[in-house]
Amino acid sequence: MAVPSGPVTASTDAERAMFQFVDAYDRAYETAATKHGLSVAQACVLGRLADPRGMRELADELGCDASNVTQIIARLEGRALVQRRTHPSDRRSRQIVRTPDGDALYAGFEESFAFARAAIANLSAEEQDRLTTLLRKALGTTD
Amino acid sequence: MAVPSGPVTASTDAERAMFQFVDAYDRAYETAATKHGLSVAQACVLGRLADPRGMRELADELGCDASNVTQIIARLEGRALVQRRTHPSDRRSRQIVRTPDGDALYAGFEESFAFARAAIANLSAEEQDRLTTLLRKALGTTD
DNA sequence: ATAGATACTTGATGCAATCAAGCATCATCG
DNA sequence: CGATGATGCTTGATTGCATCAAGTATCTAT
Repeated sequence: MAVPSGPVTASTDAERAMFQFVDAYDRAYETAATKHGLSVAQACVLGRLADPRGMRELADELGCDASNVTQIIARLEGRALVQRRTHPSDRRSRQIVRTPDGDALYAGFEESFAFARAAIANLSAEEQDRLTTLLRKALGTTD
Repeated sequence: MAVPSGPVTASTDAERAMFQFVDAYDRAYETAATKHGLSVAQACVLGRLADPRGMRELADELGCDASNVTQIIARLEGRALVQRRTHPSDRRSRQIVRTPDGDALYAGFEESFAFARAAIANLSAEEQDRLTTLLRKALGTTD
C-alpha cells in the first residue's frame, strides 16, 4: 500500500477534507488495481490505451521517462494485455494496443474502482454540479 | 514522477473534476517533496513525526508493513532527520523522534506544498465551507 | 549524403513495498 | 518462578517503479 500523501498537520477543515478525499481516492485506486493483479502504474497505463498510442506519447502523458514506459509495457505485454506493433509510417515508433484480454481486464478494474461513482452517488445532481464547480475553481491558479 | 492514477475515461464531469483534483494534489505533493530531497514516502513519514512515534504505530497509520517503515526510517536516520530511541518502558519498541534538522526540513516541505493553501485561497470562506461539506458527504459511504 | 533529431531499448542504480524468518522483549498463566 | 505465546522490530530476498546514461535504428532537413 502506498503511503498516504498528506500533511497530518492540515491547519484548516478544508485542507483536512481535501487530504482525506485524495487519500481515499488513491487507496481505492490501488485496491482496485491490486484486486485485478495490476500495479497502480500498470492500471494507469492500461487506462490510456483505449486507443493505440506510442511510447513517447505515453511517457509524455504520464510525465515520466520513456524507459519507464518500456518496462511497464514489457510487463503488460508479458501478460498479453497489450501488444506492440511498429508504426506503419514511422518504423522507429511502436503502436501499443490493448488486447481483448487487456480490454476485459481494464473494464473489470474500472468496474471495481467504484470510488468516484460511489462518491458521486452520495450527492444530488445539484451537489455534483456544485462540487465540480468548486473543485475547478480551487484548481484555478494551482496547475 | 508517479504516474497519474485516474480513469481517463471518466464518464461524468464530476468524475473528471475529482480525478484532476487528485492528480494535481498528488503531483504537487511529489514536487514539493523532491524539491527538499525527499521521496513521497519519506515526506509522509516525516509529517507524522510531529510527536514521537513507534515503528508499529507508524506502520499501522501508513497501512504498510513494519519492515517498510524500518527501511524508510533508516534512510531518514542516515540523513540525521530522525532519531531512534528505545522506548523507556518497553525495550522492544523504538521511539522515532524528528531531529531539529528534520523539523526544519519538514517545515520547508510543508511551506512548499502550497497546493492545499492555494486551492483554498481560490475560494471564498463560504465556498470553502461548501467544498468541505461536499467532500465529506461524497466520502460518506465510500470509506 | 550527412548531421542532427527522434523513438525506443538496455543496463545500472536507488527506493518502496511485501513476504518469510528471526531475535529480543514482554505478558500471561500454570 | 518459568514456560508459552504474543508483540516490536530487523534482516534478507524479491519485485516493481522511477530515473539516468548510453546505445541503436530510423527519420528529417539541409
